[in-house]
Amino acid sequence: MLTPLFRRWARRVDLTESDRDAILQIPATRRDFTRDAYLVREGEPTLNCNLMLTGYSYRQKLVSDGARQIISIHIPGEFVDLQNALLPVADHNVQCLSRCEVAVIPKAALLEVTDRLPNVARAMWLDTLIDSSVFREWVVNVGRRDARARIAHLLCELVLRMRSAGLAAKDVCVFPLTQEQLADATGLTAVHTNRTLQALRKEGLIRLSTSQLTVLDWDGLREAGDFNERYLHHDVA
Amino acid sequence: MLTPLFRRWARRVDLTESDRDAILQIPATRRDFTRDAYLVREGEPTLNCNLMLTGYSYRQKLVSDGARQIISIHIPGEFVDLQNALLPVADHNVQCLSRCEVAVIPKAALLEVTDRLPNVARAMWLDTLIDSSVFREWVVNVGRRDARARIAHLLCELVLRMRSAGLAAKDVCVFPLTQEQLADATGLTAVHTNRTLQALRKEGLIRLSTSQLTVLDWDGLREAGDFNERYLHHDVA
DNA sequence: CGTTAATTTGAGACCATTCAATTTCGGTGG
DNA sequence: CCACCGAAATTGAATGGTCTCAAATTAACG
Repeated sequence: MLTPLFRRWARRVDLTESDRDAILQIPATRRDFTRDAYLVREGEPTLNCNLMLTGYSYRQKLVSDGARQIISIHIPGEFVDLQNALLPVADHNVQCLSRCEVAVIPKAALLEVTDRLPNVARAMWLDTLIDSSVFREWVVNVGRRDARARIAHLLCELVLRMRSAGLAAKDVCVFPLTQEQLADATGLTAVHTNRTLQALRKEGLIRLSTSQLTVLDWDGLREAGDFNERYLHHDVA
Repeated sequence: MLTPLFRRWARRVDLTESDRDAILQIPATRRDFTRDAYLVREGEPTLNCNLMLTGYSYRQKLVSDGARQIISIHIPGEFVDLQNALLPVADHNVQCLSRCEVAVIPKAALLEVTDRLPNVARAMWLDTLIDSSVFREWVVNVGRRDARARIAHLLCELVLRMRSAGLAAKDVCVFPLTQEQLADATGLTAVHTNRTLQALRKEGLIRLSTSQLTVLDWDGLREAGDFNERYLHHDVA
């Protein structure tokens, strides 16, 4: 079940035979979740870390008036809460975008490996550092870009990450978000998100139906989204 | 020079005598920087990590129209770029808010310690994980709160972090940002930031002059900022 | 094929922006 | 110690991007 995880980490960090064996022997339980199910709840003690096997999920926090901000989207092969290996209490929620298969791993098992194998520790650390870089870019996205750029930027990010994970062709990928969720990820309303998407379609930059996104004009979309993929650190990956 | 760093990490993670010795022997060069000086430039290869000794700094990114988004504020005792120990290219800028003294540490020296001492590796990882949690909260702040709440939230965060670092009394602290910088940190304009600050003052929540912030009504400010300090993970620290 | 979720449309209101112009503040040199 | 200077803070008025609130249409699913 953890072979993809090993391959992912091995691309980033030099891992030995014993690193590989240790990773593959980490105890993991496969679990299924339905759409909207919670993988992690804010405020609860952290016992496990969750690795996406199939399906999509997102991190979110709620504010006092009930509004929701989505903080990141997660695709198969990614941990959604590796930080909880060290943080004792969850500081945000994680929910499924679709039906999901998840590998649930006791945090103690992860930490035990990091104590023995510094290369594996480094791989885990790097994983969370790249997460962190994406959060920073999202601060910029919702803080200093207008609606059109925010959405274009998020679309660029999703397609590139899917492609890099081998889940998408050059310019077509699954699009797992509703417009309301896209709005919550970009700090907009669903209504304005809808209008902005229509504009992007009319400009000929994208084709987008409920579950499929096609990028028709990469240069145009990158330009619209002020997109620079450096923050994804795919060269490290 | 690194004694405060050891103490900081020792509060979070169990460190042995040899951990302590190793930390204190990490080679570090003290350097002075003037206001506005760059500690890190986006796109440049990362050679060192920078630990704030005195003074304040901030991380920022620029968007295509020249607007700036501040991503975090850093106070004495904090690393401003520990993630660059593993990331080969900087994905954002770091600039000084004031005159600063900085301990510049070669990343190779940090990584060498993590390979030998898993507890120290864990302390560094945790440091970046708490950074990460703050970034997530900032996504929420600029994405889903109005101007009044954004500013109140940032003020709460700053005072609590200063206090936790022993740099502030109960409700007074140095306020190192200009209104323009505060605007760039909250995704607002300087003009609207100014008006919102006046409202917070008129409500009797804060007193704020150029370089000093006083919280007059903690409950009121927390409420205004929808502030919950869980994301700071000070219980871990 | 019915039912609910998701998307789309319209119109009016509002929060925040823009663009200047003015006042205050902090630091510096005479 | 005070006059000066540039930076920072403040004010006003008009504009505009995004929101709000419905209501209508379309798509998804059992």
